[in-house]
Amino acid sequence: MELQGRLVDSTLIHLVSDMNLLEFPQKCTLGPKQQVNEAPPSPNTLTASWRTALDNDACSADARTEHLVVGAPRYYSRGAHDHSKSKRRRIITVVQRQAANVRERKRMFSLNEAFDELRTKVPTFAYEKRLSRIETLRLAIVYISFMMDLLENT
DNA sequence: TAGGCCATCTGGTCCT
DNA sequence: AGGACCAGATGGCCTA
Repeated sequence: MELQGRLVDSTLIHLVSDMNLLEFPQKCTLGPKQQVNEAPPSPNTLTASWRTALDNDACSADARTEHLVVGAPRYYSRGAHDHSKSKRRRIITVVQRQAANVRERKRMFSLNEAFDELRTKVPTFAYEKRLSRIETLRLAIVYISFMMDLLENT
């Protein structure tokens, strides 16, 4: 059991190493990392500032888009430059557009939370910089395939 | 400085 | 009608 565990560990190291060399050669043939993950730019910290904004209402969350903040209810029209293509045009107000933006930010935030959770599940070297989203997905695919092979051969 | 990555905005489409 | 999902566009940040 312990032997198998060590075997898996060493194989995993090779797996991660191979992944880094094969899938991301541009990142691993460049010598020592400049940043050694001392303060990895965790998405949680990156998004912490605007997480609070998410919890607030749409107006404060959209404070960045000053050009949209108006008093009178202006309207967005869909396909304003190409009326012929849109079958059904939905006219939305500035307030509705801002609310949609807030929902979209929340949706992307939950997506990134899922990516963060996935990052904790895939094996990486401790000193390695934070995986990007595409790297996380590709490594997860390889990792799952590896584990399935392992199950079949034991 | 170019390229990669990411956050955000936006409009289209689908679904309830 | 409105929310969820998606993809394209854009701009900022970081690294080689």
